[in-house]
Amino acid sequence: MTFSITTWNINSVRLRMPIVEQLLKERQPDVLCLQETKCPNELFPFEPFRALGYEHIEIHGQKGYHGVAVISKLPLSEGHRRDYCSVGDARHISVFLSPGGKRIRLHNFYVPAGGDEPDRSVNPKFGHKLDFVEEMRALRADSEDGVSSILVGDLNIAPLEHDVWSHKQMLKIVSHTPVETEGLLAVMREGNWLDLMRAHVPHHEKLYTWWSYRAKDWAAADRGRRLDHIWSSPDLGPHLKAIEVLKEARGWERPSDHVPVTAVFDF
DNA sequence: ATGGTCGACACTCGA
Repeated sequence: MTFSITTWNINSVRLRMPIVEQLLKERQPDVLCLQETKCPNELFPFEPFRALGYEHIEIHGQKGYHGVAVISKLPLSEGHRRDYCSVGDARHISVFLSPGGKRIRLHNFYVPAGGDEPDRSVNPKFGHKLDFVEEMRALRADSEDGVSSILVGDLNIAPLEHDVWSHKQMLKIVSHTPVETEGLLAVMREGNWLDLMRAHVPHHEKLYTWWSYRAKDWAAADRGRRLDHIWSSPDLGPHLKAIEVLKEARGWERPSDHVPVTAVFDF
């Protein structure tokens, strides 16, 4: 069977329901993982998802900020939420699912952006981001026998040289500083995670998932960053059939500044 | 070199 999973930082799920429905109708991923839903749990728009055949939904939201959700055509079980850094933010949710009989633990993350100043002594938000990534190091892709893992989300770090429009000009910009990129690569290495987007797209090719709202013309400037990621345990690598970054979604009506990223597997 | 744009919620914060 084919199994597809999409991750998208939606920057307010309620405001953006029209384009979320557009994505689901056009692409029909089996699972959609959202970040920055900015929606309290009691106000989450369950009905439009159910109407499109997405009957299995696990959410972790809060008022005003952050928030993550897993929306699925396939049954979900064993939902967990971890409060990274113990600050009460809704930035992680994990579920279990079995596409085609394959047992998979799925993690959906929204890593803190980290503010503007890349120095934890003057910017506590940057320290929080580093602490969050440090805590992610404990997460192993192959911790349980017979269970594969997928990790998706807005990790707010562009780890590789060609994950940003200008490596040199970005070295002191939060999201591409060495302490962040090395930290994220350590999470990947120590947890035995495979970067599926880069398994599919050569490292020398530019690859972005986010374009700032502040650019006059985001497409002409094309100063993007790869902040959104799909990782898996190594055993799923040979099953990966495609990666799609839906760049056109950045030009949709009232867009998010992030675009959907989809991985397609054959199990 | 600097300021530029969003969204939530209630005027400022986080991104």
